[in-house]
Amino acid sequence: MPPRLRPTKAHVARPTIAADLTEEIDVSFLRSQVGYNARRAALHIIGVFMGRMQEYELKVVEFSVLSLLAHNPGLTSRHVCATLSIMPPNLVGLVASLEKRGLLERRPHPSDGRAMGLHLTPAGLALAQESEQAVAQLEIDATAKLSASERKTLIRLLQKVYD
Amino acid sequence: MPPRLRPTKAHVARPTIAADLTEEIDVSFLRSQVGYNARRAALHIIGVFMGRMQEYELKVVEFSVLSLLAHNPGLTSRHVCATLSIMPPNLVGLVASLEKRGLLERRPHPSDGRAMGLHLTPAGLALAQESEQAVAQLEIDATAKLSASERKTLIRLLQKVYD
DNA sequence: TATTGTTATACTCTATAACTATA
DNA sequence: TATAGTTATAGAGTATAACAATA
Repeated sequence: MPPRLRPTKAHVARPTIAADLTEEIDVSFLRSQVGYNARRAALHIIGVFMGRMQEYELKVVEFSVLSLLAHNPGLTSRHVCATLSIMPPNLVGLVASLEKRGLLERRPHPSDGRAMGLHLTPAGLALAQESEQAVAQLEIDATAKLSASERKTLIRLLQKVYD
Repeated sequence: MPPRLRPTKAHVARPTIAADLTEEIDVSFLRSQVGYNARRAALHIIGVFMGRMQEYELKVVEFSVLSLLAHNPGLTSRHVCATLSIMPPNLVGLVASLEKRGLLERRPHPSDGRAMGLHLTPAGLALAQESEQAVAQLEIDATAKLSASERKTLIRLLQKVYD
């Protein structure tokens, strides 16, 4: 082992406490857990998402609803809630907001008087398609350290966790 | 293709709208994105976490702080915030709560009068060790569909995303 | 002048209870 | 009796601005 330089005031720039000791902190236990890593990775990607999707004025869940309806016209609120694990009361305001923006319409369900079918307007469908393109690109960028093959493996393993 | 039974009221139990059509909904776009799957997987594991960790009265972030301090005694608030991506104002109440429970102590930093070193008490260290065991087991259970090898691969790929 | 820790506060997200109208 | 949608509200979780003490 080579002799270390003496850590005198002359040598080091007197780092403040938190200097770069961050890297020396032992996070090995947390990093050995799937939950911790999945949460960190999700928050990382969501951070990139929020930055780029401001252009479309879409938050994460709003985008999910829009994309889901683009591929499944006429879904009811209950379907959307069950598919995306949203609590019904929390979907109400979200749908109202999208409706107010002219992106979707609530039509009475043909055979069930209680239900409302959710349909994207032409503007909503256009936004869904545009924003899906943006999300696909943003995801590639936010996970740039992954090869296409690794990305595919990662998705498969994540689905195995929650499916 | 075999002839289908007529879907008359006599045959089917007249399912309500949302019956089990949930499985026929097209979620292929969302499921092809890393962010969507990482968020779903993280929420799944956190759900299991919250259920089982009630016994220790520890929430996700509280556990992370406790575990981090168990392995790194004397860390400052700033270190904890930087390591776990917590905003300093949000750590204050959390630390105060753990201190009030007798799990940690805030000691003046030896060389920096502004900082406080965070140290677990014996009770805090004991709880950290117990709860780490519980978390390790809960993680195995919450990701039971994964083999040990797959779990390892998943963690490696997730870290590649956010590191 | 910059940093640590703190207060106060606001904003977002999520969860619960209760109601209505329809089935 | 159960379900779809809604309202109102409460609780977490997270974010910003501003301040005092210290570096």
